[in-house]
Amino acid sequence: MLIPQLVSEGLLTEPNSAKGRLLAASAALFKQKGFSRTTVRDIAAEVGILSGSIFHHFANKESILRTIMLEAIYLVLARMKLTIADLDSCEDKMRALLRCELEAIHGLNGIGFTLLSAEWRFLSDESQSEILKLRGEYEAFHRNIYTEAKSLGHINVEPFFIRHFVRGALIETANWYHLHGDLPLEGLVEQIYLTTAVKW
Amino acid sequence: MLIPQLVSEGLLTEPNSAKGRLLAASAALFKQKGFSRTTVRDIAAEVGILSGSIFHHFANKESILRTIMLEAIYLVLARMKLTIADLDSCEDKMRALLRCELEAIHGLNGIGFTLLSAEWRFLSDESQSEILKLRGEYEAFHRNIYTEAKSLGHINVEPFFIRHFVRGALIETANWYHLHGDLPLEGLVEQIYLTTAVKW
DNA sequence: CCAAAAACCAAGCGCTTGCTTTGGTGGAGT
DNA sequence: ACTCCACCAAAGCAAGCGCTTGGTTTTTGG
Repeated sequence: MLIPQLVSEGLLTEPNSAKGRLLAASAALFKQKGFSRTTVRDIAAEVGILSGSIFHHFANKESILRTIMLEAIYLVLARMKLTIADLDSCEDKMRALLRCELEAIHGLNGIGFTLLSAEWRFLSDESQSEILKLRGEYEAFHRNIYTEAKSLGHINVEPFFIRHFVRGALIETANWYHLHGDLPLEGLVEQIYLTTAVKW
Repeated sequence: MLIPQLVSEGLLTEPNSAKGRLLAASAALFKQKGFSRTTVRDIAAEVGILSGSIFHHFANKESILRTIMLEAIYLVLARMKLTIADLDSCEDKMRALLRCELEAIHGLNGIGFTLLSAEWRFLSDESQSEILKLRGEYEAFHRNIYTEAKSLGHINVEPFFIRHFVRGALIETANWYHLHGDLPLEGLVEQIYLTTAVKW
């Protein structure tokens, strides 16, 4: 599996440890009520400890959010590279990346990824720039595929714009698309693929 | 002008009144720091009064946000209808609506519209459903244009999906596109128009 | 088996929050 | 001249916040 490997590399927290459970519970609450409306007492109650005990694991409340976000990017980055590794055609890669990002947005790798765009502003300046760097790597990965697609004639709008538009469209799906609904994930991938990346 | 008319209809607060200045200052702070990190003392200081005086104009802090959002929708709805009124071709209408929404997103009609998506969750359930109703009217307006475009053969993806994708793409521009930068607003409109609504 | 380390508890401090209360002022209407 | 009312300053309340502290329990590894 991918997760145990990332844990052993020190990028992810062991999910079954006390700290890991704290992260999972916090992420769930942050998604449900937002960071600022979630109190450390809420988090503690969710895992069955007292609020003060949280600060044995984290320096402060913000560093919980920071850790959740960092690990979410580590995971999605690793998953992206793994998915693409054994694909040759550019079209397949584009679809795979669309699917990969949609899975992350809809919580199939944990709920941390959703928080990245929603609770961004609650991080300190230092944490923000720390994550910004990883996000740059993530975005470059996507943009590179579109650059390749453009050179092959699969799209004819600048990769810069395509990527920005696609990212917005995908993020917005969190507000209207439901897994387990009528439309399977593959169908959603195909719809946005047709809309943005078809040669004409 | 449009705004004085809406004021006289009771939909908008007179911008130069004490209440109007309070709304503008609050909106600016909410956008800058977010709703939950903005205190009533911050707002009061911004307009030069004490925090207690705010509650002569508003029942509570949430109703400030609620009013900002309601008036933002009233304004953008009125502007949309006005813009489209004297257009005939469907393509022109699509471009006009794209431009209209982008202008709202980038604060050309005040900053209330931006808050609609970002600070949504801080409203009470009643306020949320109140705004949801207006938002339905707003979305129907956009979707109708795409339905017309589909029947005319300008697009061949379902209006339902197109509208969702476009909305996401437009909202996301708030995080990367800058007015007064290299790309004029018309150019941005054209890029997304080409990406989403071109017959092939 | 036992000491070290990790995890947690009980209590509460210092501060900020949204909101209230009270007591007043100035200006418009009659 | 009088009333009324929109408006505001000052002070403060009750509640809740993140976080600290000192000490206890639980887990772990040699």
